[in-house]
Amino acid sequence: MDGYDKYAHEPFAVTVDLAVLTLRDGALHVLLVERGQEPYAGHRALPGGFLQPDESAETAARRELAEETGLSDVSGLHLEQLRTYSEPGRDPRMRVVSVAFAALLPHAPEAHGGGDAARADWVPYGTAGPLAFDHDRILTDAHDRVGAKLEYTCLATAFCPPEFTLGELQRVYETVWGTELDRPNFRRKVLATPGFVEPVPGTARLTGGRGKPAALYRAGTATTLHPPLLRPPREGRPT
Amino acid sequence: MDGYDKYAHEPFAVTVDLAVLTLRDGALHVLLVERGQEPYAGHRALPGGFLQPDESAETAARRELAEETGLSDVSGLHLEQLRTYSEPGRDPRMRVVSVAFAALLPHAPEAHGGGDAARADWVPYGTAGPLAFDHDRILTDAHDRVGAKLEYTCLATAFCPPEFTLGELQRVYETVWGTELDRPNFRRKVLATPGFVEPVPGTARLTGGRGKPAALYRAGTATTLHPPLLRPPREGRPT
DNA sequence: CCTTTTATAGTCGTGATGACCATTAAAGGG
DNA sequence: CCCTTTAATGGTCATCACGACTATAAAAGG
Repeated sequence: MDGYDKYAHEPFAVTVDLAVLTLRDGALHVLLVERGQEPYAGHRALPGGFLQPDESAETAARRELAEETGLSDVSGLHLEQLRTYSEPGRDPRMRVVSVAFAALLPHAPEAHGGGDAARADWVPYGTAGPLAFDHDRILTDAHDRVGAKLEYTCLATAFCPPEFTLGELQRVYETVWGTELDRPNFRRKVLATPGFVEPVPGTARLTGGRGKPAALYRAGTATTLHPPLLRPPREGRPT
Repeated sequence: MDGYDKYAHEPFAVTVDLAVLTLRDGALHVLLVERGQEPYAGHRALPGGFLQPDESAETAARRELAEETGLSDVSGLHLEQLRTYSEPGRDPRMRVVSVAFAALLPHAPEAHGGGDAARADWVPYGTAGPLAFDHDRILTDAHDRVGAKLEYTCLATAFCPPEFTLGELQRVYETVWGTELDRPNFRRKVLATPGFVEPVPGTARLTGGRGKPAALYRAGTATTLHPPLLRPPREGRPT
């Protein structure tokens, strides 16, 4: 920024794009809108919009999140800046620099038309088909980032309601990572990490039907996991 | 970006800011320029500049890196996008959205006036005094990010010349983390991680003066560390 | 009452790691 | 030339984390 006073500068349009992720029926879903106009008419796209003059990217992202999900209170939701996409040709109409965010929702409010006219839908991750612009890339980056942060942070609780069972927490890991985890070992690890979860005393809940009722937990105060909860290394890759 | 066709949008100036880090004399240094004009005249700032119309942020960052360091070939250097800073008041003159990068240099070319008139200097990390704009925050974020990535990636070799000793590699960790590591344990860990480093056969070098000559290694093909090389947990923080 | 399902408890062996100690190979000083 | 200093390298040992696995408890459903 030292060059301010010497360089001529071009104006850019600045947008935010959101990869809003949640778990529905044990599968990872992403919130997508359908484009009505060219370019990419008929294609799905990540929700987003232009930065307003008095907004930071984070503020704009949270505003868009509220508009697209219809939730009245998005202040507690985890919103994380991914990176900024600025390739010159990424929007055929004009030069657009887009700050991408990942948002994590504990439960899935029904999809609906947000503040925008475009309809928003929950789409299972991976079945979205080709998205508009470079949104496939952004969505992949979001998934990679979330998967990685599950390893060394307490981010998984952001997918859970305020009170949750360890089984639900485990399903977050399994769904995002696409792997199965050993249940006793997962319990041991989570409970041995101070501040990851704290028990809600004397409570139990039926998970849905059969089985022994599970104890309820709340998210703890810790933010990082030491040591991390590593996902099982893939076959064929060196350990 | 679905709102393109409905929202009026404000143009923004887009810049890149660089936290260029290297090791000099066993201490972490950062490349800073001195501002000659208001605002923040006389303060140091991170090097950077405006995005050109045909550039991505990465391209602009690498161009700025070459200009400020004077290096003829910056193509092999590690350049990593940190995040984008977009608070409305971060530049008093106008609305500027800045994409920040961290760059890692193996050796420190002498500081000099780059393509810009502003002089560039290597300044020990932590002694920079208050920087212009929100550059203190950016620099802190860069340090945090690099420190974290040392744990689970092979990023440390980006601070090293093409051939290096394990002692040099260890000093990267110690310098960035500000901790001391046990030398035999560090060796064991690095050598036990496939693809982290590979030996340069039959070579040895004197580290500078006394002591047994150390074997030389090159960076391997691996990019991630499984399991990670965790920094010792700080006292007072839960493990 | 028995099976199914899920939660919870515990065991055991292996591997990674932290804390050490020992040895080797160089430089420097008397 | 010997001795000290310095740094690299090689190794031990106890502890801990973790994967694999078995067992028990508490619910629903037939």
